[in-house]
Amino acid sequence: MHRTLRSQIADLIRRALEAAQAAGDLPPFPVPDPPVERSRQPDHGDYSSSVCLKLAREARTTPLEIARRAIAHLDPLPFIGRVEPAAPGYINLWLDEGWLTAHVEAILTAGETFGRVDLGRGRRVQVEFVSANPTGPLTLGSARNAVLGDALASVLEAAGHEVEREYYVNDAGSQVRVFGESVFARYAQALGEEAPFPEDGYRGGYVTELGRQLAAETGRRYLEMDRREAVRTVAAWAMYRMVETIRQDLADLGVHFDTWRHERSLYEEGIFDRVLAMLREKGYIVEYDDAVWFRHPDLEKDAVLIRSPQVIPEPSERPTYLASDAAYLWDKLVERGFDRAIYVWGADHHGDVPRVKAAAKALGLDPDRVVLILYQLITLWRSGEEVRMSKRTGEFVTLRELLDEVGPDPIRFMLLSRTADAPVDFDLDLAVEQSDRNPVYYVQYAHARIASILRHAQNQGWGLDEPADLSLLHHPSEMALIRKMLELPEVIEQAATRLSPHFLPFYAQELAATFHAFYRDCRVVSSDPADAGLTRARLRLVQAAKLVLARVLHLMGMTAPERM
RNA sequence: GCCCCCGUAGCUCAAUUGGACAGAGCGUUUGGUUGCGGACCAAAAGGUUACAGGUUCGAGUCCUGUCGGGGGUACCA
Repeated sequence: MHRTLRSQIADLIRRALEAAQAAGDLPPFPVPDPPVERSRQPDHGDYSSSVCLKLAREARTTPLEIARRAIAHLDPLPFIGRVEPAAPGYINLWLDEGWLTAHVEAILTAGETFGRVDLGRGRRVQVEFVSANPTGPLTLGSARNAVLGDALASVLEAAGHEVEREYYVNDAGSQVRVFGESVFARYAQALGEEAPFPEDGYRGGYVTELGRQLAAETGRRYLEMDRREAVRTVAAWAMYRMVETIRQDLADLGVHFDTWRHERSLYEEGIFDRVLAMLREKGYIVEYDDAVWFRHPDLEKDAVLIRSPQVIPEPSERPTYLASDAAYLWDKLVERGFDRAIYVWGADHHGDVPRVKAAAKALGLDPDRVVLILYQLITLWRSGEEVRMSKRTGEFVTLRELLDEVGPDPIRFMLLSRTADAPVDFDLDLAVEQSDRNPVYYVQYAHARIASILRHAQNQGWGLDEPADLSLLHHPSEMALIRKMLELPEVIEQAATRLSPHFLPFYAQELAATFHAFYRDCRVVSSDPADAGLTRARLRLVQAAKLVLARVLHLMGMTAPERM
């Protein structure tokens, strides 16, 4: 666990600028944090900084001249090969080739921890995601949420955070009652009874199926008991079944949660009452129009409803969401002491962002500890037509269907390959057909291909752990592969700081492409005895490449197959 | 009406938060196997970054406006 080359180079350049000032080569001015980036072109070295371009005015000379003077004061570092100024004022740096080749062993030694960076310094972060209502199976939209949240959690772990994955089960809202009534109606109908179906009830086929199952398992018992009590019990039973289904669907997608936090438990543990009392005490709770409201200066337009007889007809039921969201926030940041609480929400919830932030402020918590990731929604296309989705009407494509048709790896890869900000057109026909052309197989193929090479080598009598003289590696394709592997820590750093896991699939494709090019140019297992040393070195190299490919695939929650 | 997101190659998407010549995959065209996996590789074509202004050494990226698509707009969560 260490700092990235990028940040070390940034320090190096800043010290050089300061040294140039101390020596009188540059006038005094505040030296900024130099931006350092991976060069896009090989001509520009491995890293470039544009810092001198910004300093011309203060330094009273041209950017190119600033770059020259800074380079003259650069400390030598073992990993830096050469450094050159470039018009109009860039500083370009090349990594030392001996240092690069030696690092192949460092990758192998690091193993599955390769790429870790200590960005988080052990801070505790909770990523709460999916959290779909347990009133129906997960849809494709939830799949995007799941994939995004899980990869984000993995990336944050790799970046030195202590991460907990959490699913919030909304088991106390009015929707639970509506869901219970819907299932109850289907249950009664399954037993041949007339039962009123709620006006805004859940009409999906799975509700009918739940009613049928309940009838088969319990007979007429619930028809004979108190109706309100029966609906409550049926709702709890149906919700339990849905949570189990959701848990299984997510597991099959490769997503596992550390904690399933139930809204009800916030009431049972008294957290809700304490938080509501705090809000009331601080004057954020007001009552008028026969209802209870949350009011905060940041929400200039109007107050947010907490409780109303219209939405909660039964006094025994709980207030609506903002109050419980505030309680949940308190639970996260205070009761359980997370440094940061990350929420992954569909963009259709963006209107709630200011409210949660306001709730944090009202509770005296730093709103920056609350981070909301919003992802744009998925538009689903099938046979050239848009598929409208709604749990209420029962028209939607479930994650389960998609898992059966496509499999978890392509789903994860496809949904991760986009920024959260971009809406997605998901073409079902293409997703199914695409199996051979999907980039996911391109990356996995590279991994399987290396596995095959290693099997071949062992059949030829080569040992994989033999010490090798890595300085024999010098071919441009070998060097390109090493350089690409060493980018992983920076990819993780970037994905973690920007909370954007979509960099992973792009990097994975680049790494695979770099390996395939190496494979074209460089024979690994040679039958010529004169090449034995080179074979040993390349066996180490491809083992490292296999490891890095597996590492990035695992960060994305995907498998790294030995054979395909 | 007001608020948020998006508009980049024929299609699906990137572009290191303002840096060098805007890049990948798919599709199209052409080429590549006498040894480790051809689910691969190489080359070509494809762009006024929706449009019009502005900010500065420098804009796909920032500011204003226009057009187009999606979402939200508070008693559903």
